[in-house]
Amino acid sequence: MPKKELTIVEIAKMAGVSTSTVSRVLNKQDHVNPAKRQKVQEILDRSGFQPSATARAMVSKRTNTFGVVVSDINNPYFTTLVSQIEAAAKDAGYSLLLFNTQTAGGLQQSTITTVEIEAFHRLEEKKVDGVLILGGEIDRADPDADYLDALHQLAQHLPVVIVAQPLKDSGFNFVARYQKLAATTITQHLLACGYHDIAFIGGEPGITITNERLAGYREIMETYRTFREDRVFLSDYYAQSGFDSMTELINQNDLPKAVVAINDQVALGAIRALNDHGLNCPKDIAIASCDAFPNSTFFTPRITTIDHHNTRLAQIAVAKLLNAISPKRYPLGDLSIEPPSLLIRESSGLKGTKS
Amino acid sequence: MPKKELTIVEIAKMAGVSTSTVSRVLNKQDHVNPAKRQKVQEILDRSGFQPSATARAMVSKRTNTFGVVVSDINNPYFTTLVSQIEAAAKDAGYSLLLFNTQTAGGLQQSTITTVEIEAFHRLEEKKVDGVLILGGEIDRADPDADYLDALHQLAQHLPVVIVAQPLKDSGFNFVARYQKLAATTITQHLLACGYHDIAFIGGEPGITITNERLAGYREIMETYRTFREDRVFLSDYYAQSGFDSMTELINQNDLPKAVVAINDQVALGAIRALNDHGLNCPKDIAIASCDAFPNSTFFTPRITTIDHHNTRLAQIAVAKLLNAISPKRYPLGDLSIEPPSLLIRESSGLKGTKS
DNA sequence: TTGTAGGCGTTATCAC
DNA sequence: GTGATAACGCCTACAA
Repeated sequence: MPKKELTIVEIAKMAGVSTSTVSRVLNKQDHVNPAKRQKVQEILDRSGFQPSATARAMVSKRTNTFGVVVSDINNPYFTTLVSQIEAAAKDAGYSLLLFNTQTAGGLQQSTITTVEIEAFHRLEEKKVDGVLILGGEIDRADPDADYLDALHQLAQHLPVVIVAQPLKDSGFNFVARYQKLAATTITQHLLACGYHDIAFIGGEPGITITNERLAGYREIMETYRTFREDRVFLSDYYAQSGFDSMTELINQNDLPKAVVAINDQVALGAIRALNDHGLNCPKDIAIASCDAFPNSTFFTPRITTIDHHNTRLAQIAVAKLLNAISPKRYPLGDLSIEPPSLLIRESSGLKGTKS
Repeated sequence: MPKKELTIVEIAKMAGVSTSTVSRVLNKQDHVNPAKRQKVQEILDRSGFQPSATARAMVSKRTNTFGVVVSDINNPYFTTLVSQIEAAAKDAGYSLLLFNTQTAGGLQQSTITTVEIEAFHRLEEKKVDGVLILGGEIDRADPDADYLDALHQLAQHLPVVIVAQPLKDSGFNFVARYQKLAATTITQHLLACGYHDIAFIGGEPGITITNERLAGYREIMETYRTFREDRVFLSDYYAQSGFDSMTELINQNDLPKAVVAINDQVALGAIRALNDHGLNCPKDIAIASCDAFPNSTFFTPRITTIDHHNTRLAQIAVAKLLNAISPKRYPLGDLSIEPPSLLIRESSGLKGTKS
């Protein structure tokens, strides 16, 4: 039931002053008679007047809004990021315009890029002050050319920060995680636990994160034992895939002693598959994951995994964006992110561990 | 690296026509010479020009943007809603301005309302075309007065749809779920499985959802067995609480035969607590939940739960909002939502169930 | 078919 | 300290 909207002009009339005076009061500027200020303020409060951000944006060229393009907000990793970004942005006085492209779950390649490019267009016309990109086509080792063109154009018009593994020589502003280190850490942990035959499951082929984690696993296996191509089962990042991969492994009748899962969801699915076959994790086969998700500490068994300190990631991304918008107002502070931490829990079967 | 922005004026100059002609081409209007149209269109394409949504909003009074206020985007229930709402909104040509108040996790009451009221103010000044409210203070059986005032003011200025259990006589536009039915269904299921002594865990006191589900549980227990106050353990909606409540139950040395959990997360935590004490679900104690979350079909045991058909919920909410904005363009279609469906899985211990 | 002019709500720049 | 007035970029009469 939209009702008639107040404007600064009506307020001015009511108060018997000019619009400039109202504007001054609104923006807490000096040079206004205390008596008038109070009167205007009172009318402002009483009427619940909210100045039009649209009109303000017209003249100030700033919308106080960030655009966020996320590839799958249902993925807990991205949900956490969005949540933290929202908080950090709010602290700095910015709102979030959200675009969920949902391009992380097996869409056609052409559709993916179309949806994301479309989002870029919307962001340009909405005149946001900055853009944060969380995954999507940029996660591919070899992103679509049209996509890169669109992204370049976007970055040419406004500040863009990308939370993803850097794309070499692309010139964009990335905030990355230690993907390879996460994988080497978790693989070494399994080796240290005494397992020699270790498989790798999950992760979509062609995605940088997958490649880097797989490279970490491979490097460690090659260094200490042997890397076997047939011990790698790529798919994607969901529980169903973990379930499917593990089922496949089981049906092969040649079970490894341990498994590195790309993340906790995949690990969950894998453990489920084991249980369905009367096998126990960690007794029959140990599992550890490269990426901690919420609640995995309540799974049975609790999952040994890697904490990437993602909340810090979001803060850094916003800090970088703010700095790009206004370097003097937001000087670049410490942008370092802690290396990933190993969380030893139950699924890797290390004796004597509890919780 | 913001670059100089094009405007309709520059385009007009380049094309040697007037701004109105460019505007006509931009909006695919008639009455423009085909030759000129093509020329303008070409320049438009070549330059990648995006008309300022801000300027358009100034004159059209429409922003093509919905505001979404969500109390905890990390809660999978809300994440799903936001995701579906985004998709439906996008289909209708709307973007989403997201406000995550994060008021679902033990904040101070005063802070909660402040944050949400603040969000309402931002939405008014941003001049969104409509607002969707997902939980928060409105979920309380007795919401804060200031909050209700602010909400009324908001609803007076623009269309508002609230996804939550209706607040009696509040006059707002609600989209609700069958909360009580969900609880009676799941409780009856446990009774039907042969359990007589059934406890209820999870849910924050004073929240309508909690009250309704608890009422459903209570009604069934009173009808078929006995309702015992000391079998109810309220807390909140997270896994940790399920863990804590079940631990408390176990320490009481008077275990019930089955437990109704407020949702799958709480059930997960409860099952974890059982396992930590060498108890098995469903053998030693059965558990069923009132609200399905993603992945709970991969837990061990798979959780017997209720599917509320939440994706439909989001569609209805957006449909209602669109209708409120433009009744003729978006006539109200079928707004019915399927009653909750019982998903019988493993945790309730019904013999012969698989998957 | 086309162009000119006015206005959307606010801020900024001036004089006063 | 205060109030006209000109933008901001676009759309929409209205005129031509």
